[in-house]
Amino acid sequence: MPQVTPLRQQRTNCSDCRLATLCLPENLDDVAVNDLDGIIKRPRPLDRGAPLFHSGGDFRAIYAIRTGAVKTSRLLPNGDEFVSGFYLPGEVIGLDAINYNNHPTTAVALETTSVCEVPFSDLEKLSLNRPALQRHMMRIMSRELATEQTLNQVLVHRSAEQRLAVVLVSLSDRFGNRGLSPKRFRLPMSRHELGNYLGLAPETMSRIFRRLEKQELVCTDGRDITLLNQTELRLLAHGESEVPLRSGRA
Amino acid sequence: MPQVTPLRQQRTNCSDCRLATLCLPENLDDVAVNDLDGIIKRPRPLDRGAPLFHSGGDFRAIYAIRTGAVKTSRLLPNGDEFVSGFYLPGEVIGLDAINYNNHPTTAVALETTSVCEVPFSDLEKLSLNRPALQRHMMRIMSRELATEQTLNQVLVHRSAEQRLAVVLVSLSDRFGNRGLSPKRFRLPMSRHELGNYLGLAPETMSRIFRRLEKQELVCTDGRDITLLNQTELRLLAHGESEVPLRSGRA
DNA sequence: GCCCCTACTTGACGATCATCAAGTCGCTTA
DNA sequence: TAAGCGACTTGATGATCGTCAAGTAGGGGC
Repeated sequence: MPQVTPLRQQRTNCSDCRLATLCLPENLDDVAVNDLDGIIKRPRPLDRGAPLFHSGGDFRAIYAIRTGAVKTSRLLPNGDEFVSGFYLPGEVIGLDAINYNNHPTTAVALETTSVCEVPFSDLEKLSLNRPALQRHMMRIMSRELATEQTLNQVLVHRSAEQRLAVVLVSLSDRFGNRGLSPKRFRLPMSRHELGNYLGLAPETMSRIFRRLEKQELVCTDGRDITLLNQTELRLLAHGESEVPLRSGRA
Repeated sequence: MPQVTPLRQQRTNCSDCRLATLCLPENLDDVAVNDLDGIIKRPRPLDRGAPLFHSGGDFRAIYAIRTGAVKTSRLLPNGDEFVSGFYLPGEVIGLDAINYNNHPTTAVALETTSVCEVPFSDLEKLSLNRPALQRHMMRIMSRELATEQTLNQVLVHRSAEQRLAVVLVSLSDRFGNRGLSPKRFRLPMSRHELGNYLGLAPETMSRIFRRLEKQELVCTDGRDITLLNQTELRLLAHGESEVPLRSGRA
């Protein structure tokens, strides 16, 4: 049930939040929602480029994006950066830090971004007596895991063109689920960051974008993207178009 | 505290299992271990090639490997197979099925394999009153998530040689943690399967193996592997050797 | 012991994509 | 408005790795 309140309006609690269906469990009763609401902090918005947490930093909380966008990345000793993910409103980050009690990645706001901070120890206590909440945590993590595995296979087995198609479709779906247009959207990240995420050089990104334009699948204006032929783009992304896979026989 | 009982001896309960430190939480009291033991089923061993569960099949339980080895893979409509993981004793599979209530992957025994089957609904009930168990589940999933992300980056940003080095080091560590030799071990999977997992053609696998042999890093005899220079192999795997990364500047 | 089938190996060739180099565009700052 | 800087584009070139083809070796069944 999406509500009509505009995205930018400040949320003060979970029960009003239009993103609740994305980040809250379905069967959570009002009392539980209030309890959850009680432990959540809502820090002031982060500016573009501001870090949410640093690689190696202590794990204290997980974060749900409310507005904006976040990228996570690992920094190698030699200075190379590896972008590991992009996160949109309603998505949760920091789950990969639970085991070792510190963050494997650095999270940085790609634009002005507000988040809900959920202290993990509080969340653990709260979920002890609440099956719905415990189950929800497991589900979120399970879904992340499956997504990550799928991504792995996409990146390893598919061509540059198909990789790009996959992220474009993914972003389209995610924007669509958030009540925004699945056909026209603005990329929150640079070509460089997107390429890094996909394991492609920025030059290749540029060429692939234009190749997709020539096929009349998408239309680009800088970071503004219009999907012209979603059906065909999805076929390409799922490796079912006439274009062969990168290692189809493998 | 590893015990001296041989691996092949049938385990009848968790408290005796030498793998307990791998798949059980640290702080679980004896009563809880007994409760857990009570819900676990121990089906008769799977033959090589036998499926543990099928892609698309209902999710009922997660599985801890006791002996043997398992590979998970996805099957595309066109018949292509994508290997997503290899699992050794003490490792848990099926966690990626929690969210959608069915298995995204097919799991198949690579050799004679025995598992502990943990019905998930029972596990959920049990963990409700047991913080240690609930936390343990989260940790396992969190670790999986972090591992999967790291793997992603390895596969996307590194050369064939480095990819192979990464799995060899990973297997070495995992065998080592299980009380086996980290220097000499037998691969449970074929070159074809390993290559598929790494996104490399079998022919490339063959060539890379011999390149590593020429560098005197490893020595191979079919599936039998000996690591001759672990230090250098690890440097190669972590991208810190003199060999440049595949997209180092990205 | 022999055969066959599969796994693996080896070589030749070509496609994809990274790299290097030199641009253009657009946005910010003065 | 102009300057300057970073993001993006475009082209040329080459390395890596996939593909095709033809082999060899090893293991299970008879």
